[in-house]
Amino acid sequence: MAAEPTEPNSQPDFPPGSAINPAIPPATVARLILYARELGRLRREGESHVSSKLLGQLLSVSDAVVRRDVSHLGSMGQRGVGYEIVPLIRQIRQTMGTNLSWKVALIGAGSLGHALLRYRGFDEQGFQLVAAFDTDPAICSRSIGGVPILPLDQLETTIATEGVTLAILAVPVDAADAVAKRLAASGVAGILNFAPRTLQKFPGVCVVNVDLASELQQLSFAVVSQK
Amino acid sequence: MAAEPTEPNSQPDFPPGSAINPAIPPATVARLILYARELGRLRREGESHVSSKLLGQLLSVSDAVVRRDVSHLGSMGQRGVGYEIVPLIRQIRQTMGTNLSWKVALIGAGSLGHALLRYRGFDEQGFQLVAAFDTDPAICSRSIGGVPILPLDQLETTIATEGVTLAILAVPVDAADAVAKRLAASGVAGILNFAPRTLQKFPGVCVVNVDLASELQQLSFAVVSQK
DNA sequence: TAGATTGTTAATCGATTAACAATC
DNA sequence: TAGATTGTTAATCGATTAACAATC
Repeated sequence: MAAEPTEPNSQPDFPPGSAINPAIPPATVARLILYARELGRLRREGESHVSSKLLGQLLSVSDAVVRRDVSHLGSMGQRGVGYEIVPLIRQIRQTMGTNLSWKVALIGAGSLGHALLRYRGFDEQGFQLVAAFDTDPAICSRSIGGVPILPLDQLETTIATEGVTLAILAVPVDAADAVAKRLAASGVAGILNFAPRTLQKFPGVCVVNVDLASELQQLSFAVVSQK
Repeated sequence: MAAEPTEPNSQPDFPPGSAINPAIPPATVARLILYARELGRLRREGESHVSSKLLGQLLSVSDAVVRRDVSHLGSMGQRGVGYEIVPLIRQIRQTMGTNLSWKVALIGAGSLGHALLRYRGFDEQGFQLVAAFDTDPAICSRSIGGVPILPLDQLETTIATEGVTLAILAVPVDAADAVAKRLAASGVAGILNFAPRTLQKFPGVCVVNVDLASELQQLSFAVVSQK
Protein backbone atom coordinates (compact mmCIF):
# COMPACT_ATOMS: atom_id res chain seq x y z
CA MET A 1 0.00 0.00 0.00
CA ALA A 2 1.13 3.54 -0.76
CA ALA A 3 1.70 6.10 1.97
CA GLU A 4 -0.86 8.64 3.14
CA PRO A 5 -0.43 12.16 1.81
CA THR A 6 1.56 14.33 4.17
CA GLU A 7 0.31 17.52 5.73
CA PRO A 8 2.77 20.40 5.28
CA ASN A 9 0.80 23.21 6.94
CA SER A 10 -0.52 21.70 10.11
CA GLN A 11 -4.24 22.40 10.68
CA PRO A 12 -5.06 20.83 14.02
CA ASP A 13 -8.57 22.24 14.44
CA PHE A 14 -10.36 19.84 12.05
CA PRO A 15 -9.64 16.26 11.02
CA PRO A 16 -8.39 16.44 7.42
CA GLY A 17 -11.07 16.22 4.76
CA SER A 18 -13.99 16.03 7.12
CA ALA A 19 -16.17 19.10 7.02
CA ILE A 20 -18.65 20.16 9.65
CA ASN A 21 -21.43 18.76 7.52
CA PRO A 22 -20.34 15.22 6.72
CA ALA A 23 -21.99 15.01 3.29
CA ILE A 24 -21.38 17.95 0.97
CA PRO A 25 -23.49 17.77 -2.21
CA PRO A 26 -21.46 17.14 -5.38
CA ALA A 27 -22.69 20.34 -7.02
CA THR A 28 -21.49 22.28 -3.99
CA VAL A 29 -18.07 20.60 -4.09
CA ALA A 30 -17.61 21.60 -7.72
CA ARG A 31 -18.49 25.20 -6.93
CA LEU A 32 -16.37 25.41 -3.78
CA ILE A 33 -13.33 24.54 -5.90
CA LEU A 34 -14.17 27.38 -8.27
CA TYR A 35 -14.78 29.78 -5.38
CA ALA A 36 -11.28 28.99 -4.14
CA ARG A 37 -9.86 29.76 -7.59
CA GLU A 38 -11.58 33.15 -7.71
CA LEU A 39 -10.75 33.91 -4.08
CA GLY A 40 -7.07 33.34 -4.87
CA ARG A 41 -7.32 35.88 -7.64
CA LEU A 42 -9.07 38.43 -5.39
CA ARG A 43 -6.39 37.96 -2.75
CA ARG A 44 -3.62 38.53 -5.29
CA GLU A 45 -5.44 41.70 -6.30
CA GLY A 46 -5.16 42.89 -2.70
CA GLU A 47 -8.69 42.22 -1.46
CA SER A 48 -9.20 41.04 2.11
CA HIS A 49 -12.97 40.44 2.16
CA VAL A 50 -15.66 39.39 -0.28
CA SER A 51 -19.46 39.27 -0.16
CA SER A 52 -21.59 36.35 -1.34
CA LYS A 53 -23.02 38.74 -3.92
CA LEU A 54 -19.65 39.55 -5.52
CA LEU A 55 -18.35 35.99 -5.35
CA GLY A 56 -21.55 34.80 -6.98
CA GLN A 57 -21.23 37.34 -9.79
CA LEU A 58 -17.71 36.12 -10.54
CA LEU A 59 -19.11 32.64 -11.18
CA SER A 60 -22.60 33.46 -12.45
CA VAL A 61 -24.41 31.97 -9.50
CA SER A 62 -26.75 33.67 -7.04
CA ASP A 63 -25.65 35.04 -3.69
CA ALA A 64 -27.97 32.56 -1.97
CA VAL A 65 -26.15 29.64 -3.61
CA VAL A 66 -22.80 30.98 -2.42
CA ARG A 67 -24.03 31.33 1.17
CA ARG A 68 -25.64 27.92 1.16
CA ASP A 69 -22.46 26.35 -0.29
CA VAL A 70 -20.12 28.10 2.14
CA SER A 71 -22.36 27.23 5.10
CA HIS A 72 -21.33 23.59 4.57
CA LEU A 73 -17.89 24.62 5.82
CA GLY A 74 -19.30 26.09 9.04
CA SER A 75 -19.96 29.70 9.88
CA MET A 76 -17.26 31.49 7.90
CA GLY A 77 -18.75 34.94 7.36
CA GLN A 78 -19.55 38.04 9.32
CA ARG A 79 -22.96 39.64 8.96
CA GLY A 80 -22.76 43.06 7.38
CA VAL A 81 -19.15 42.49 6.32
CA GLY A 82 -18.86 39.33 4.21
CA TYR A 83 -16.21 36.63 4.19
CA GLU A 84 -12.56 37.06 5.07
CA ILE A 85 -10.75 35.70 2.00
CA VAL A 86 -7.71 34.01 3.51
CA PRO A 87 -9.52 31.88 6.11
CA LEU A 88 -12.19 30.97 3.55
CA ILE A 89 -9.58 29.73 1.07
CA ARG A 90 -7.89 27.76 3.82
CA GLN A 91 -11.14 26.14 4.90
CA ILE A 92 -12.10 25.21 1.33
CA ARG A 93 -8.66 23.74 0.68
CA GLN A 94 -8.82 21.74 3.88
CA THR A 95 -12.25 20.39 3.00
CA MET A 96 -11.14 19.47 -0.51
CA GLY A 97 -8.00 17.82 0.80
CA THR A 98 -5.75 20.23 -1.10
CA ASN A 99 -4.04 21.37 2.08
CA LEU A 100 -2.37 17.96 1.92
CA SER A 101 0.59 17.33 -0.36
CA TRP A 102 -0.47 14.64 -2.82
CA LYS A 103 2.08 12.61 -4.73
CA VAL A 104 0.87 11.93 -8.25
CA ALA A 105 2.05 9.59 -11.00
CA LEU A 106 1.22 10.05 -14.66
CA ILE A 107 0.80 7.00 -16.84
CA GLY A 108 1.11 7.44 -20.58
CA ALA A 109 3.59 10.04 -21.80
CA GLY A 110 2.10 10.60 -25.25
CA SER A 111 1.17 14.08 -26.42
CA LEU A 112 -1.52 14.55 -23.77
CA GLY A 113 0.80 13.15 -21.11
CA HIS A 114 3.53 15.56 -22.23
CA ALA A 115 1.16 18.47 -21.89
CA LEU A 116 0.05 17.39 -18.42
CA LEU A 117 3.68 17.04 -17.30
CA ARG A 118 4.33 20.62 -18.37
CA TYR A 119 1.10 21.95 -16.87
CA ARG A 120 1.91 24.22 -13.93
CA GLY A 121 -1.59 24.25 -12.44
CA PHE A 122 -1.26 20.96 -10.57
CA ASP A 123 1.75 21.98 -8.55
CA GLU A 124 0.09 25.22 -7.48
CA GLN A 125 -2.68 23.19 -5.82
CA GLY A 126 -0.37 20.92 -3.87
CA PHE A 127 -0.23 18.09 -6.39
CA GLN A 128 3.31 16.86 -6.83
CA LEU A 129 4.02 14.91 -10.02
CA VAL A 130 6.78 12.52 -8.94
CA ALA A 131 6.98 10.12 -11.90
CA ALA A 132 5.64 9.37 -15.35
CA PHE A 133 5.47 5.98 -17.04
CA ASP A 134 5.35 4.78 -20.62
CA THR A 135 5.84 1.55 -22.55
CA ASP A 136 7.81 3.22 -25.33
CA PRO A 137 11.55 2.77 -24.59
CA ALA A 138 12.34 5.71 -26.89
CA ILE A 139 10.90 8.26 -24.48
CA CYS A 140 11.81 6.54 -21.21
CA SER A 141 14.70 7.72 -19.03
CA ARG A 142 14.07 11.23 -20.30
CA SER A 143 12.61 13.93 -18.10
CA ILE A 144 9.79 16.35 -18.94
CA GLY A 145 8.88 19.32 -16.80
CA GLY A 146 11.31 17.99 -14.22
CA VAL A 147 9.48 14.65 -13.99
CA PRO A 148 11.37 11.45 -14.91
CA ILE A 149 9.74 9.12 -17.43
CA LEU A 150 10.18 5.50 -16.42
CA PRO A 151 9.35 2.18 -18.09
CA LEU A 152 5.90 0.89 -17.15
CA ASP A 153 7.56 -2.15 -15.54
CA GLN A 154 8.60 0.05 -12.67
CA LEU A 155 5.05 1.23 -11.93
CA GLU A 156 4.41 -0.84 -8.81
CA THR A 157 7.82 -0.39 -7.19
CA THR A 158 7.88 3.36 -7.80
CA ILE A 159 4.36 3.86 -6.43
CA ALA A 160 5.41 2.02 -3.30
CA THR A 161 8.78 3.72 -2.78
CA GLU A 162 7.60 7.23 -3.67
CA GLY A 163 4.34 6.96 -1.75
CA VAL A 164 2.14 7.86 -4.72
CA THR A 165 -1.55 8.23 -3.84
CA LEU A 166 -3.08 9.61 -7.05
CA ALA A 167 -2.65 8.69 -10.69
CA ILE A 168 -3.36 10.50 -13.94
CA LEU A 169 -4.27 8.00 -16.64
CA ALA A 170 -3.40 9.25 -20.13
CA VAL A 171 -2.82 5.95 -21.95
CA PRO A 172 -4.56 4.80 -25.16
CA VAL A 173 -8.13 3.68 -24.50
CA ASP A 174 -7.41 -0.02 -25.01
CA ALA A 175 -4.73 -0.02 -22.32
CA ALA A 176 -6.75 1.92 -19.77
CA ASP A 177 -8.49 -0.90 -17.93
CA ALA A 178 -5.35 -3.01 -17.54
CA VAL A 179 -3.32 -0.09 -16.19
CA ALA A 180 -6.16 0.93 -13.87
CA LYS A 181 -6.14 -2.58 -12.44
CA ARG A 182 -2.43 -2.36 -11.71
CA LEU A 183 -2.86 1.07 -10.12
CA ALA A 184 -5.65 -0.23 -7.89
CA ALA A 185 -3.54 -3.21 -6.87
CA SER A 186 -0.68 -0.85 -6.04
CA GLY A 187 -2.85 0.97 -3.52
CA VAL A 188 -3.45 4.20 -5.42
CA ALA A 189 -6.51 5.95 -3.91
CA GLY A 190 -7.64 7.98 -6.90
CA ILE A 191 -7.42 8.00 -10.69
CA LEU A 192 -7.97 10.98 -12.98
CA ASN A 193 -8.98 9.17 -16.16
CA PHE A 194 -8.51 10.77 -19.57
CA ALA A 195 -9.29 7.59 -21.52
CA PRO A 196 -12.74 7.71 -23.15
CA ARG A 197 -13.95 4.59 -21.40
CA THR A 198 -15.78 3.81 -18.18
CA LEU A 199 -13.20 2.06 -16.06
CA GLN A 200 -13.91 -1.09 -14.13
CA LYS A 201 -14.63 -0.33 -10.47
CA PHE A 202 -12.14 -1.13 -7.74
CA PRO A 203 -13.02 -0.88 -4.06
CA GLY A 204 -11.27 2.01 -2.35
CA VAL A 205 -10.29 3.70 -5.62
CA CYS A 206 -12.00 6.95 -6.62
CA VAL A 207 -12.22 7.86 -10.29
CA VAL A 208 -12.83 11.22 -11.93
CA ASN A 209 -13.28 11.15 -15.69
CA VAL A 210 -12.25 13.84 -18.17
CA ASP A 211 -13.33 13.04 -21.71
CA LEU A 212 -12.21 15.79 -24.07
CA ALA A 213 -14.35 14.65 -26.98
CA SER A 214 -17.41 14.54 -24.70
CA GLU A 215 -16.79 18.09 -23.59
CA LEU A 216 -16.75 19.26 -27.18
CA GLN A 217 -20.02 17.40 -27.76
CA GLN A 218 -21.53 19.16 -24.75
CA LEU A 219 -20.54 22.39 -26.45
CA SER A 220 -22.10 21.50 -29.79
CA PHE A 221 -25.31 20.54 -28.00
CA ALA A 222 -25.31 23.85 -26.17
CA VAL A 223 -24.95 25.64 -29.51
CA VAL A 224 -27.67 23.73 -31.38
CA SER A 225 -30.10 23.86 -28.45
CA GLN A 226 -29.76 27.57 -27.76
CA LYS A 227 -31.20 27.83 -31.30
CA MET B 1 -20.38 36.20 -39.06
CA ALA B 2 -19.06 32.67 -39.53
CA ALA B 3 -20.95 30.07 -41.57
CA GLU B 4 -23.37 27.53 -40.17
CA PRO B 5 -22.02 24.01 -39.77
CA THR B 6 -22.80 21.87 -42.77
CA GLU B 7 -24.80 18.67 -42.67
CA PRO B 8 -23.04 15.83 -44.50
CA ASN B 9 -25.56 13.03 -43.80
CA SER B 10 -28.90 14.57 -44.48
CA GLN B 11 -31.48 13.87 -41.75
CA PRO B 12 -34.70 15.41 -42.97
CA ASP B 13 -37.06 13.96 -40.34
CA PHE B 14 -36.13 16.33 -37.48
CA PRO B 15 -34.87 19.91 -37.43
CA PRO B 16 -31.20 19.69 -36.38
CA GLY B 17 -30.58 19.82 -32.66
CA SER B 18 -34.18 20.00 -31.65
CA ALA B 19 -35.36 16.87 -29.89
CA ILE B 20 -38.96 15.83 -29.41
CA ASN B 21 -38.82 17.19 -25.90
CA PRO B 22 -37.54 20.73 -26.35
CA ALA B 23 -35.67 20.94 -23.02
CA ILE B 24 -33.39 18.01 -22.21
CA PRO B 25 -32.02 18.19 -18.64
CA PRO B 26 -28.25 18.86 -18.49
CA ALA B 27 -27.62 15.65 -16.54
CA THR B 28 -29.37 13.71 -19.30
CA VAL B 29 -27.32 15.41 -22.01
CA ALA B 30 -24.08 14.42 -20.30
CA ARG B 31 -25.21 10.82 -20.05
CA LEU B 32 -26.54 10.62 -23.60
CA ILE B 33 -23.07 11.53 -24.87
CA LEU B 34 -21.59 8.68 -22.83
CA TYR B 35 -24.29 6.28 -24.02
CA ALA B 36 -23.30 7.08 -27.59
CA ARG B 37 -19.66 6.34 -26.76
CA GLU B 38 -20.52 2.92 -25.30
CA LEU B 39 -22.99 2.18 -28.10
CA GLY B 40 -20.24 2.78 -30.63
CA ARG B 41 -18.10 0.24 -28.84
CA LEU B 42 -20.92 -2.32 -28.74
CA ARG B 43 -21.53 -1.82 -32.44
CA ARG B 44 -17.86 -2.37 -33.24
CA GLU B 45 -18.07 -5.57 -31.20
CA GLY B 46 -20.84 -6.72 -33.52
CA GLU B 47 -23.90 -6.12 -31.33
CA SER B 48 -27.12 -4.95 -32.96
CA HIS B 49 -29.34 -4.38 -29.90
CA VAL B 50 -28.89 -3.36 -26.29
CA SER B 51 -31.19 -3.28 -23.27
CA SER B 52 -31.47 -0.38 -20.83
CA LYS B 53 -30.17 -2.77 -18.19
CA LEU B 54 -26.92 -3.56 -20.01
CA LEU B 55 -26.33 0.02 -21.16
CA GLY B 56 -26.85 1.18 -17.60
CA GLN B 57 -24.35 -1.34 -16.26
CA LEU B 58 -21.72 -0.09 -18.70
CA LEU B 59 -22.03 3.37 -17.16
CA SER B 60 -23.00 2.52 -13.59
CA VAL B 61 -26.46 4.01 -13.79
CA SER B 62 -29.80 2.28 -13.31
CA ASP B 63 -31.89 0.89 -16.16
CA ALA B 64 -34.66 3.35 -15.23
CA VAL B 65 -32.30 6.29 -15.76
CA VAL B 66 -31.34 4.99 -19.19
CA ARG B 67 -34.97 4.60 -20.26
CA ARG B 68 -35.90 8.01 -18.92
CA ASP B 69 -32.91 9.61 -20.66
CA VAL B 70 -33.53 7.88 -23.98
CA SER B 71 -37.24 8.73 -23.86
CA HIS B 72 -36.24 12.36 -24.36
CA LEU B 73 -35.30 11.37 -27.91
CA GLY B 74 -38.71 9.88 -28.62
CA SER B 75 -39.76 6.26 -28.57
CA MET B 76 -36.58 4.51 -29.65
CA GLY B 77 -36.97 1.03 -28.12
CA GLN B 78 -38.99 -2.08 -28.65
CA ARG B 79 -40.66 -3.72 -25.67
CA GLY B 80 -39.23 -7.13 -24.93
CA VAL B 81 -36.28 -6.48 -27.26
CA GLY B 82 -34.42 -3.33 -26.28
CA TYR B 83 -32.90 -0.62 -28.42
CA GLU B 84 -31.49 -1.00 -31.89
CA ILE B 85 -27.96 0.36 -31.60
CA VAL B 86 -27.45 2.09 -34.96
CA PRO B 87 -30.63 4.20 -34.94
CA LEU B 88 -30.08 5.08 -31.30
CA ILE B 89 -26.56 6.35 -31.98
CA ARG B 90 -27.85 8.33 -34.94
CA GLN B 91 -30.62 9.92 -32.90
CA ILE B 92 -28.28 10.84 -30.05
CA ARG B 93 -25.77 12.36 -32.46
CA GLN B 94 -28.50 14.32 -34.16
CA THR B 95 -29.76 15.64 -30.85
CA MET B 96 -26.25 16.58 -29.72
CA GLY B 97 -25.52 18.25 -33.04
CA THR B 98 -22.65 15.88 -33.79
CA ASN B 99 -24.26 14.75 -37.04
CA LEU B 100 -23.19 18.17 -38.29
CA SER B 101 -19.63 18.82 -39.39
CA TRP B 102 -18.26 21.51 -37.10
CA LYS B 103 -15.23 23.56 -38.05
CA VAL B 104 -13.06 24.25 -35.05
CA ALA B 105 -10.14 26.61 -34.41
CA LEU B 106 -7.62 26.14 -31.63
CA ILE B 107 -6.11 29.21 -30.01
CA GLY B 108 -2.88 28.78 -28.09
CA ALA B 109 -0.43 26.21 -29.42
CA GLY B 110 1.52 25.65 -26.21
CA SER B 111 1.99 22.17 -24.81
CA LEU B 112 -1.73 21.67 -24.13
CA GLY B 113 -2.58 23.07 -27.56
CA HIS B 114 -0.07 20.70 -29.15
CA ALA B 115 -1.69 17.74 -27.42
CA LEU B 116 -5.16 18.81 -28.52
CA LEU B 117 -3.99 19.19 -32.13
CA ARG B 118 -2.71 15.62 -32.05
CA TYR B 119 -5.79 14.25 -30.29
CA ARG B 120 -7.74 11.98 -32.67
CA GLY B 121 -10.96 11.91 -30.66
CA PHE B 122 -12.32 15.21 -31.98
CA ASP B 123 -12.21 14.19 -35.63
CA GLU B 124 -14.04 10.94 -34.90
CA GLN B 125 -17.00 12.94 -33.59
CA GLY B 126 -17.26 15.22 -36.60
CA PHE B 127 -15.16 18.08 -35.24
CA GLN B 128 -12.76 19.34 -37.86
CA LEU B 129 -9.77 21.30 -36.60
CA VAL B 130 -9.08 23.69 -39.45
CA ALA B 131 -6.56 26.10 -37.93
CA ALA B 132 -4.52 26.87 -34.83
CA PHE B 133 -3.27 30.27 -33.69
CA ASP B 134 -0.43 31.48 -31.52
CA THR B 135 1.39 34.71 -30.80
CA ASP B 136 4.83 33.08 -30.82
CA PRO B 137 6.38 33.56 -34.30
CA ALA B 138 8.74 30.63 -33.63
CA ILE B 139 5.96 28.07 -33.85
CA CYS B 140 3.80 29.76 -36.47
CA SER B 141 3.72 28.60 -40.09
CA ARG B 142 4.42 25.10 -38.88
CA SER B 143 1.80 22.36 -38.94
CA ILE B 144 0.87 19.94 -36.15
CA GLY B 145 -1.37 16.94 -36.66
CA GLY B 146 -2.09 18.30 -40.15
CA VAL B 147 -3.36 21.61 -38.77
CA PRO B 148 -1.55 24.81 -39.75
CA ILE B 149 -0.44 27.16 -36.97
CA LEU B 150 -1.05 30.77 -37.89
CA PRO B 151 -0.20 34.08 -36.24
CA LEU B 152 -2.96 35.34 -33.97
CA ASP B 153 -3.32 38.40 -36.24
CA GLN B 154 -5.05 36.19 -38.76
CA LEU B 155 -7.71 34.98 -36.29
CA GLU B 156 -10.64 37.03 -37.56
CA THR B 157 -9.99 36.62 -41.27
CA THR B 158 -9.43 32.86 -40.99
CA ILE B 159 -12.58 32.33 -38.91
CA ALA B 160 -14.54 34.16 -41.57
CA THR B 161 -13.00 32.49 -44.62
CA GLU B 162 -12.95 28.96 -43.17
CA GLY B 163 -16.39 29.20 -41.60
CA VAL B 164 -15.23 28.31 -38.10
CA THR B 165 -18.09 27.91 -35.60
CA LEU B 166 -16.35 26.53 -32.50
CA ALA B 167 -13.11 27.47 -30.75
CA ILE B 168 -10.87 25.67 -28.29
CA LEU B 169 -9.22 28.16 -25.97
CA ALA B 170 -5.85 26.95 -24.69
CA VAL B 171 -4.05 30.24 -24.10
CA PRO B 172 -2.45 31.41 -20.83
CA VAL B 173 -5.04 32.48 -18.29
CA ASP B 174 -4.25 36.19 -18.56
CA ALA B 175 -4.89 36.22 -22.30
CA ALA B 176 -8.13 34.23 -22.13
CA ASP B 177 -10.65 37.05 -21.77
CA ALA B 178 -9.16 39.17 -24.54
CA VAL B 179 -9.08 36.26 -26.98
CA ALA B 180 -12.61 35.20 -26.01
CA LYS B 181 -13.78 38.70 -26.84
CA ARG B 182 -12.21 38.52 -30.31
CA LEU B 183 -13.75 35.08 -30.87
CA ALA B 184 -17.19 36.35 -29.88
CA ALA B 185 -16.83 39.34 -32.19
CA SER B 186 -15.85 36.99 -35.02
CA GLY B 187 -19.15 35.14 -34.72
CA VAL B 188 -17.93 31.92 -33.12
CA ALA B 189 -20.91 30.14 -31.51
CA GLY B 190 -19.11 28.13 -28.85
CA ILE B 191 -15.88 28.12 -26.84
CA LEU B 192 -14.31 25.15 -25.08
CA ASN B 193 -12.31 26.96 -22.42
CA PHE B 194 -9.24 25.38 -20.83
CA ALA B 195 -8.13 28.55 -19.07
CA PRO B 196 -8.79 28.41 -15.32
CA ARG B 197 -10.94 31.50 -15.34
CA THR B 198 -14.63 32.27 -15.69
CA LEU B 199 -14.89 34.03 -19.02
CA GLN B 200 -16.88 37.16 -19.54
CA LYS B 201 -20.29 36.39 -21.06
CA PHE B 202 -21.09 37.20 -24.67
CA PRO B 203 -24.60 36.93 -26.08
CA GLY B 204 -24.96 34.03 -28.49
CA VAL B 205 -21.71 32.39 -27.42
CA CYS B 206 -21.86 29.13 -25.44
CA VAL B 207 -18.98 28.23 -23.15
CA VAL B 208 -17.97 24.86 -21.73
CA ASN B 209 -15.16 24.95 -19.19
CA VAL B 210 -12.53 22.28 -18.61
CA ASP B 211 -10.26 23.09 -15.68
CA LEU B 212 -7.67 20.35 -15.25
CA ALA B 213 -6.54 21.48 -11.81
CA SER B 214 -10.16 21.57 -10.63
CA GLU B 215 -10.69 18.01 -11.79
CA LEU B 216 -7.72 16.86 -9.75
CA GLN B 217 -9.15 18.70 -6.74
CA GLN B 218 -12.45 16.91 -7.25
CA LEU B 219 -10.47 13.70 -7.09
CA SER B 220 -8.66 14.58 -3.88
CA PHE B 221 -11.99 15.50 -2.30
CA ALA B 222 -13.46 12.18 -3.36
CA VAL B 223 -10.50 10.42 -1.73
CA VAL B 224 -10.55 12.30 1.56
CA SER B 225 -14.35 12.15 1.86
CA GLN B 226 -14.67 8.44 1.17
CA LYS B 227 -12.65 8.16 4.41
C1' DT C 1 -48.62 -18.04 -24.57
C1' DA C 2 -44.62 -16.83 -21.47
C1' DG C 3 -40.66 -14.09 -20.79
C1' DA C 4 -38.51 -9.86 -21.48
C1' DT C 5 -38.23 -5.10 -21.66
C1' DT C 6 -39.97 -0.56 -22.74
C1' DG C 7 -42.31 3.90 -21.64
C1' DT C 8 -44.46 6.31 -18.08
C1' DT C 9 -46.62 7.25 -13.66
C1' DA C 10 -46.37 8.37 -8.78
C1' DA C 11 -43.39 8.80 -4.86
C1' DT C 12 -39.13 10.11 -3.14
C1' DC C 13 -35.16 12.54 -2.86
C1' DG C 14 -32.12 16.47 -3.50
C1' DA C 15 -31.00 21.15 -5.00
C1' DT C 16 -32.24 25.87 -5.81
C1' DT C 17 -34.68 30.05 -4.87
C1' DA C 18 -36.79 33.69 -2.21
C1' DA C 19 -37.35 35.74 1.91
C1' DC C 20 -36.08 37.44 6.29
C1' DA C 21 -34.66 37.46 11.11
C1' DA C 22 -30.22 37.89 13.19
C1' DT C 23 -26.38 40.71 13.74
C1' DC C 24 -22.13 42.99 12.38
C1' DT D 1 -28.57 53.99 14.83
C1' DA D 2 -28.83 52.76 9.79
C1' DG D 3 -27.06 50.02 6.14
C1' DA D 4 -25.21 45.78 4.79
C1' DT D 5 -24.85 41.02 4.70
C1' DT D 6 -24.92 36.50 6.72
C1' DG D 7 -27.13 31.98 7.98
C1' DT D 8 -31.25 29.53 7.67
C1' DT D 9 -36.08 28.56 6.90
C1' DA D 10 -39.93 27.41 3.89
C1' DA D 11 -41.40 26.98 -0.81
C1' DT D 12 -40.35 25.69 -5.30
C1' DC D 13 -38.28 23.31 -8.72
C1' DG D 14 -35.96 19.39 -10.85
C1' DA D 15 -34.04 14.75 -10.93
C1' DT D 16 -34.05 10.02 -9.48
C1' DT D 17 -36.17 5.81 -8.05
C1' DA D 18 -39.53 2.13 -7.88
C1' DA D 19 -43.19 0.04 -9.81
C1' DC D 20 -46.02 -1.64 -13.37
C1' DA D 21 -49.17 -1.67 -17.32
C1' DA D 22 -48.31 -2.02 -22.15
C1' DT D 23 -46.51 -4.77 -25.62
C1' DC D 24 -42.95 -7.01 -28.36
